[in-house]
Amino acid sequence: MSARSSSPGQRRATILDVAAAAGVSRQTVTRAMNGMPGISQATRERVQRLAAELGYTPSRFARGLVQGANVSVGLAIPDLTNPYFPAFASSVVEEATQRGWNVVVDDYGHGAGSALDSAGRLAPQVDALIGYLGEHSRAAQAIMGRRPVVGLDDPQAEAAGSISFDYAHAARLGLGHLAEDRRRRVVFLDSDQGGIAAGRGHAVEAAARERDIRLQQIASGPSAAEARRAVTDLLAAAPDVDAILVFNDLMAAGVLKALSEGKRAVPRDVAVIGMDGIPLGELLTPELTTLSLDLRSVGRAAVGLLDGLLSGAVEAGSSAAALTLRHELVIRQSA
Amino acid sequence: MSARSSSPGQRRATILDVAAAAGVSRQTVTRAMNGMPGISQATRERVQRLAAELGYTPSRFARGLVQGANVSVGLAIPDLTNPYFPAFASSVVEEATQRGWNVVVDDYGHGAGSALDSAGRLAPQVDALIGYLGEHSRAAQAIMGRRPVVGLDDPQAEAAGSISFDYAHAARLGLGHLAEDRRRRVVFLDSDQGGIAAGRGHAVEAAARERDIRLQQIASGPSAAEARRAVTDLLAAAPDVDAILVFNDLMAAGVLKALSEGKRAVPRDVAVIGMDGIPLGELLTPELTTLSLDLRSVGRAAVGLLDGLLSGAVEAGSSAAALTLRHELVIRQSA
DNA sequence: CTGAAAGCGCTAACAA
DNA sequence: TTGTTAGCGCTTTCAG
Repeated sequence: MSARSSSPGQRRATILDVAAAAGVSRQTVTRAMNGMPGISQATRERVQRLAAELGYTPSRFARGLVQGANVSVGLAIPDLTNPYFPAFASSVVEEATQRGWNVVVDDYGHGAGSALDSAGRLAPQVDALIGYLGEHSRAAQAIMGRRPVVGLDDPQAEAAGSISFDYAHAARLGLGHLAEDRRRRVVFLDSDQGGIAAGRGHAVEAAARERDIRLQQIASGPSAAEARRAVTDLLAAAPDVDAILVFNDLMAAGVLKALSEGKRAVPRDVAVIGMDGIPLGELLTPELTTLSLDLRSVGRAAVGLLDGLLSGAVEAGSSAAALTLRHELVIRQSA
Repeated sequence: MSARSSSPGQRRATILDVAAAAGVSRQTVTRAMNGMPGISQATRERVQRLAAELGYTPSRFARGLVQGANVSVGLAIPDLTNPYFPAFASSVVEEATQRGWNVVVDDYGHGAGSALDSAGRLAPQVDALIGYLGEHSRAAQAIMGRRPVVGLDDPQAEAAGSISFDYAHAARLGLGHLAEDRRRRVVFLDSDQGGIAAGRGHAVEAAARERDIRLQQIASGPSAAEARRAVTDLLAAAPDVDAILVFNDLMAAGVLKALSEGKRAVPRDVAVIGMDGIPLGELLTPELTTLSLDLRSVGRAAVGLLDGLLSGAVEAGSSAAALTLRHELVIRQSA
């Protein structure tokens, strides 16, 4: 019942335990474990064997303390369950891995609070932060202090770096396509998660005005199921709708479901355009026409920007640290 | 041009810098930064303000070294781009977050090597490892030493803990359903990524023999596009196929595409059953009948098992550390 | 309410 | 080829 035995795994072996067992100095253990030169093969093997037997693993804290290196970046994401985010995360992880950085992922969906909670959890663990922080990007930067934060989809750019999307351009692309197709009764299905990207709605509205398109805006929760329900209701209230532009591809999948359920042929009766360009779109029936972002390039941009910020090549808050990416229209079957 | 000024961000501020600036001891700074008692409000605020000005952030290494706490788990995943894995990762992250652990994600797809490389990258950073390690689970455990590894979908269970799936059960469920439906000419579309889960193929074969079902096995790469191509070829070579059981849901999505392209009605002409139970299945047309795993419970099982291993409640390698989960048949439209 | 001392486990630099 | 010394930045005693 001593303090020592209360921990199930006993005290972790330290370099000193190994050194003692092998009858060498701790320095020799370091050399053996890290494949450093200046040690005989026999000693090296003996030390390594002993280390394995004792279950010795160098403490990452002690090593980090003395070596300083090892960048670890936090990735704050609203919902790994919407395929957009893993697609993005995947490219961030890939880019980070190439640089020898490691990525700590935090998902603030599923009742894990807000982006701010996420930043709070990550802050003590990481040297930098990338994330969909929405309106919290400023607060997140405050929590992180001097460590760089790259906020995505945050037009205000209140963090060290930001990646924004040119929704005005996307909206023009989408509505332009619908106009050419003589669609007269267009609906924009927005996400009701407000703040995070009200930008889309405004941009679509402006583009509609430019083109003199009659536009109705509705909103639903950001899932396929919720979008489906919203469109089912819409169809009852406004049977003459002939085009729906959707906040994102996942919701567009739900829209397609509602339409087929409501016996509307797509694109003949109703055209549908999504937004994101995730691979899911190609698997749907009909295949989804969408305003596509190259997700890999978004990840690359975010990590690249962070790299610049970290190395000092890019100044925090400068215009070089505020990137804007554009969607492109990928025409498939639904519009 | 001194060594000091060569680093773009200057030397990071330490607790001593703040203490000096505030004219207090480092202890007082610690108390101020960590909201500890025994310090006047005025001092606390002054210290915090100075800390912010200096851009001081406590070193996670120094803190970790002295506090010891803070579990961080590595998550090794083959491909964040297949929706199965994010769904799983999402629940792992959620469960871990609830315990105050943080998770470092490594994706070994996209040319980032094998599961073993992934384990190697993660090992120095984490206290435990969860992953789809396939045949490498033993080697990964060796790299991790005494730190627990939970391997998924690895029937050999050569790590401290393992989560396996009862493919025999799944296969019986799937083929049983097809048999009741009088399907006579069944194909199993396997993944050609061999090792990682040859278990599925064997199980399906055995179940077919039990039921005297004529079974053909084919294989393709593990993507929707590759599955699609494989089935297009299959249709040409064997036009009388009336049921396809597929390695996973993503590939099943490709199968559905190939079938509609080949003018086969699903399920009338050909029944399709997927495997995984990812949300994608519900978005397809027709909606995918599938052998579903409750992904959230898989994540919960993995993290729970790890928790037991870490706390000593579960002994590494014991039978309590080898969990087996079962699929259930979710009947939607495709079969 | 504040400070001084000790030490977490490791590696870099320097000796032997 | 090996060992000794010093110190990374922080928090936990224990004293004032």
